[in-house]
Amino acid sequence: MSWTDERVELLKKMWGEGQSASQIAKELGGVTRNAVIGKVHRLGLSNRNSGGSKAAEPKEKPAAAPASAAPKPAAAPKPKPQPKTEPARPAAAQPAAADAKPATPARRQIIPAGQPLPPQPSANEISPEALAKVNEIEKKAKKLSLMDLTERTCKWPVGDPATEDFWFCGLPAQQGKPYCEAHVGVAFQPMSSRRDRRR
DNA sequence: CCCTGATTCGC
DNA sequence: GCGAATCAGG
Repeated sequence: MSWTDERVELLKKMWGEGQSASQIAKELGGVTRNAVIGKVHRLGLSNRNSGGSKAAEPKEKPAAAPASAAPKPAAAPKPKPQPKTEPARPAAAQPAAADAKPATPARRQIIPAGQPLPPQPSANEISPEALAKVNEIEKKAKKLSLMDLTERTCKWPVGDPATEDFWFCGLPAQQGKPYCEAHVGVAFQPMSSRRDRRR
């Protein structure tokens, strides 16, 4: 693959939107994230610093400024196109897994668990497609216990927390999300039920 | 371990 | 110019 005008254009656009290099690479296809990053640099749009001193030494990062200047120009404001979705309540309240360390300093509401919620999420308006997917992957679920959960495991609860017939999905979770792809599909519903499936 | 971008350097 | 390998972080 070569960098055609169109591809470069898409690259610029996505990069401008704050998309990650790997995402861009995936979208473009035929290139790795390294290629994307390399191109980004060659295009000179890696990071727009206003005129100033550039990093002189390639081996040292700029020393910390005197207790007042923050070397973070804040590139992307955070244009997350995340649709306003209400996380569908799974079987139980948020397990709020063992957060040994604040890996993700995101605003996470801690819901005091322990309420006897309905064992099964009302399968109301969730796309049948997603549900079927979930049913399938739940067969393959790792059935992890609370303690086995990590930042990268799907934390979707299955079964009744009050019984032994309870576990967490445990499949590889989407980056930045608490659930695996299938469960993300039922947990986060698009504003409008869309049927198009891509990728 | 997963990911991110940054840099180098042979091609 | 290109991008894999590598580096440096989160």
